[in-house]
Amino acid sequence: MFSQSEENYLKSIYHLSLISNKGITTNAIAKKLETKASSVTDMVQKLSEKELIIYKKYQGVTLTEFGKKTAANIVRKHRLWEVFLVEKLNFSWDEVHDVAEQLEHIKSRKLIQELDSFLGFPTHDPHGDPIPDDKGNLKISEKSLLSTLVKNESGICVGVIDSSSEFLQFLDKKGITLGKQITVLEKEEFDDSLSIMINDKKLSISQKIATNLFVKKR
Amino acid sequence: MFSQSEENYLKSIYHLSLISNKGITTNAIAKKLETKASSVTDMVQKLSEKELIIYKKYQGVTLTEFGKKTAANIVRKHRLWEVFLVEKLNFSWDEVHDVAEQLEHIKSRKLIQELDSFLGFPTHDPHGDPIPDDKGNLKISEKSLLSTLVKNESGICVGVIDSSSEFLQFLDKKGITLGKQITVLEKEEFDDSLSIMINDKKLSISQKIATNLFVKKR
DNA sequence: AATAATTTTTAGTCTTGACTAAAAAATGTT
DNA sequence: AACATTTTTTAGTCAAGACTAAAAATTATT
Repeated sequence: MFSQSEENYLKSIYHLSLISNKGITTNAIAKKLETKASSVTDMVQKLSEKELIIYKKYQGVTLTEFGKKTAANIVRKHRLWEVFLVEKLNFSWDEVHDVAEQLEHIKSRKLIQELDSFLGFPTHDPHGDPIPDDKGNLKISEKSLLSTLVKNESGICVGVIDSSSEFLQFLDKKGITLGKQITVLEKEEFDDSLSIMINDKKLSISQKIATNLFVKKR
Repeated sequence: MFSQSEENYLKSIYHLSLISNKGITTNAIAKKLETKASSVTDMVQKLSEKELIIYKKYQGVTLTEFGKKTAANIVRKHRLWEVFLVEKLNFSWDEVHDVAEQLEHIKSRKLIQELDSFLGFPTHDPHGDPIPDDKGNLKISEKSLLSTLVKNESGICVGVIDSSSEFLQFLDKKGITLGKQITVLEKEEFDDSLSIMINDKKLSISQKIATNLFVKKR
């Protein structure tokens, strides 16, 4: 078994390697975990000894198959707990992160299997992110940033990049939730803002919002 | 907020003080936590600084009001999670302890309030132990050890002292579960064993079992 | 290619929570 | 009351995981 610290490092490396597919640098990990590069070096040596990652000095790290599976399992737990909090305990999608961050470290195989079943084997968490299966496989669905749609194109809102409560509450206020259809009415050149149609209403959306919201084109 | 270690010490002191109501000795805590007396001394000084307990060298410790409330809250979380595991996730009463031991340290006021409500505000955990309310109050019900009943006396099974999975599985095998009525048919002098009636069957019960099972007399 | 800037690692320190061995206090026994 | 035993505390270590400051390696710039 791994410590909470080790698990947190592992999870960060996993998330980073989903975006970059190159070696993950010490600095990138330090930034993600809000810690110092020197602390990362220490931990990375430890994870390497435990065969979770491959580490060569000054070269960054990559996950081993074992590390990948272990990390996916932590992510799986995190996202299942998020579903539980929203579906069963009346949490809203902007409140779940910190608690799931704690719950993901609970160690019990049976607990997760039963939770999964209790929740009806959900495939996505409340932010639209896919839940890895118990083998650690994660299906990547074809989704596009809202900002990539052209005029008159439509999509179903399926996820976010930024899942801070500020952003999510903002979306709530605007009536933007997962599953809603969005149609791009207009794209402004000078500030990359959008005019969209959602809930039968016209809405103006800044570039920042449009680059943090995923839609599934249709 | 307190560390997991601090919380575990606090909980042990709380449990010990429910039985003894004298000062809790360093050694008693060490035994309960399966650690060394010297480690206990260290921690006890820390808890004292944080005003959770009153500690005078060589005199043992007692909980402050603040400590009592804090400890009761941890116990509350532990027992609510146990109910959740049994009622919602198909755990049996002998499987819940280790997982609840982890879950009790999750920090979120909302989580526990919502969990309590989701479970229908249960008053007892799967072993029959009462769940403290959110103020830290614990109602003590009049329950008696099965071994204290006299011939022909009856009681409803309401709890256990030993909640090890060995003991609980033994009870399951014998068909002894919470809520069942037990009538003492015979008491053997020479080994303090009992002959009881349960589920319309006669059963022979050793002294060890009879001193670990609570009933409510009727 | 040489120097400057950045990134990464090393070396040394700190805190938490545990440990062992020894000293001190409390308790039990004659 | 004096000695023996047990309990508790103190002093000194250790490992995990973080940090700072300085050194080493890499990358960028002229």
